[in-house]
Amino acid sequence: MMMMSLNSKQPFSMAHASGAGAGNLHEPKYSALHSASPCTSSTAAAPPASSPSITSASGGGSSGAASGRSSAPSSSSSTSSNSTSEAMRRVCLPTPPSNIFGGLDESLLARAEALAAVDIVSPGKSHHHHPPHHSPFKPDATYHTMNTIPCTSAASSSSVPISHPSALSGTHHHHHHHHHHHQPHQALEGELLEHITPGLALGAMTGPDGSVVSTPGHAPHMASMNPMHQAALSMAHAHGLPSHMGCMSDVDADPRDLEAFAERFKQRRIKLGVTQADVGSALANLKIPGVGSLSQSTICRFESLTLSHNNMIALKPILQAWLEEAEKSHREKLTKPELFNGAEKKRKRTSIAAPEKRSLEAYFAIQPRPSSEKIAAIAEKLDLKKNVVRVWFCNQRQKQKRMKYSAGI
DNA sequence: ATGCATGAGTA
DNA sequence: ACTCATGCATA
Repeated sequence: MMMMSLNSKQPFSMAHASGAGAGNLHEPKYSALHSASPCTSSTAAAPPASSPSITSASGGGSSGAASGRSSAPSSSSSTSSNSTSEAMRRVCLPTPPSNIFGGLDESLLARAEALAAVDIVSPGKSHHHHPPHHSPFKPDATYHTMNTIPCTSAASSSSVPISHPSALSGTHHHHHHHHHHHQPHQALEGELLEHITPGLALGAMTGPDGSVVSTPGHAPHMASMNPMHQAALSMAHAHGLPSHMGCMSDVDADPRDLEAFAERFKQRRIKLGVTQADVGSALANLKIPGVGSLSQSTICRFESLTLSHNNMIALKPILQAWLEEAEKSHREKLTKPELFNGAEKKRKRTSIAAPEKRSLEAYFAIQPRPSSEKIAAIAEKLDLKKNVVRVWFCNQRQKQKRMKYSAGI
């Protein structure tokens, strides 16, 4: 009994613009939201009123901090070194031809099946688990054990670091995207499903009401992500290191600038001896309206450019503001040391085994946006919870949209 | 550094 | 039910 979670809407509306990399079909809406530049914009600024409790980032924070600190220096200089595998995956796997289904589907299907089959046989390496089929429980453990301790309260509730849309649209305009609506029919889809371990698909996928729903429901849209635009480029004026240009309302969304900033940010952060987690929680101290704390994850992703283009743009001014503050106080500390002598049930993460993951990837290559029914069938076949599969596809799609090599910058 | 997850806001 | 921004947990 999955309960469709109802979302309690929030008063604040953060427009999200869809990512730069989103050359996709239905995400034309771009309200440019972005950076409430810390200094310039005086009005606006929706006070989330969230209590910026800066409780230490407990577990994740500390561990993340430690690792971040140690690893940072090593991988620092390179923006691409350590993430090669990921980059590879992005380059190789993604971008399913927009119109497979023409004749390629056959081979792809075959491949999917082959890959899927692997998990049944278990490829040598991991042959320890793989319940033939009867697992006492689904290999899932989605208990959202909401700890009552919101370390970073700001995020969950009002989750909007970026306060208001400012003029940003100028930077990355819309890209023309023509979507070709393809419609792999259900016939095809059904075929796909039946192929996946025949037998299981049928008997298992009967809905709660006992009906084998094979509703088409929607036209799956192919993920056609074209490289897309390149914003108003150039203007690479030398504003290399912002020593103190407090308010540069970043209307600059040039990927190159972002990359450069991220790199500088990381280096200077390290120089200050501050961890990613530290930065995250310190953001709340900036008292920028609408800006609370952020997690180590987000800071890490910012530095590694693994966020959407828009997200990067939105976060840049905030992190920039922090950096300037941090360096200022650091300088003060050096000049006036005397003044600073003072002091300061978990969610279980589901782990999808390699074989299952390979199957999912194979399906994804064929159809990045499977229907609910297909998801159910796939889940059944792989013996995973439907929700887990659904989320996996969502995350996979999101991954394709991330910055770094994905958007041909 | 990343994988899986939640939630708000939209369609 | 999806996209996006984020986060917790973990390798």
